[in-house]
Amino acid sequence: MPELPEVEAARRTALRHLKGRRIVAVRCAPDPIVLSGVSPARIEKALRGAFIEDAGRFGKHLWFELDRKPWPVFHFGMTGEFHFLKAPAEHPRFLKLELVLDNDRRFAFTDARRFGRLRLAHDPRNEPPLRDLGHDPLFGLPEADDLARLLGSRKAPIKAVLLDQGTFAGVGNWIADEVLYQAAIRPKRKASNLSGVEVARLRTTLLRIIRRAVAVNADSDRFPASWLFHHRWGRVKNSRTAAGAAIVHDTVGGRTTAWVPSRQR
DNA sequence: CTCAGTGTTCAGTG
DNA sequence: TCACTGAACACTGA
Repeated sequence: MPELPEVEAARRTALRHLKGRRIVAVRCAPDPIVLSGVSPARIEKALRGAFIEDAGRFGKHLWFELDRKPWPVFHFGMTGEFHFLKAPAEHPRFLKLELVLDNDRRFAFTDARRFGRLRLAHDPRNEPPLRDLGHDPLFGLPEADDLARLLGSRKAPIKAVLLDQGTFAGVGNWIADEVLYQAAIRPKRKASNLSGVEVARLRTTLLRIIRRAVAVNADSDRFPASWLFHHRWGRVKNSRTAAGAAIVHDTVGGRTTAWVPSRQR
């Protein structure tokens, strides 16, 4: 559930189910990894009885805005998920947090692989780790010449810079590959070596992909058929794009990278 | 049994 | 001090 569009979709769904509701009961798993530095008791105390007024997001982080502080801040890691339960008997696996609402519905946050995090914050956007994030493309990017200046000082591969949350908050592995594919840029190119034209293309492509993915609520079945997304998974040998171009899998920026040499020269 | 994996952090290096 | 790299983290599912 993890990159910007998926997290934004989770925020919108959470708002639909939770906005205006009061939390009448809280159950919190004693997981010292996902609950980094916060005791279940503190989370339960913070949430029980509070009204959920709004939900915010920046990058891959998501928080609920209550009628009192502190607020819960979620990060989905690799496998974090929100669930909105109806049947009282439903007990999802890997449960980290469960809220019972004043309409008898329940909300759950689960995380199988435990790379997700649940924190408490008084001002999420202005304290770590959110404070240290770079540009969230859904809130806008610097103009092309400013972005070119920003990238001009980065000697890492452009794929690694796209994944750097301190530069582009919310971009993850599939989005980075999709952007470089559509902008026709080789993932291993040094960021500082990109031309002004290439940076401008990267910028508009990133904005377009993020907006489109968010517009379809991160439902990948509704991503355009031309996207690399549909063919990039699994390090499958001899995989090809919809147009028949060969897809290659490499490691760039420490991550599996799918790219199309015939297009990204 | 082995290994990849929609992510972040931290130690080591230059 | 900073940018960068690669390993580590934890666990499921193929």
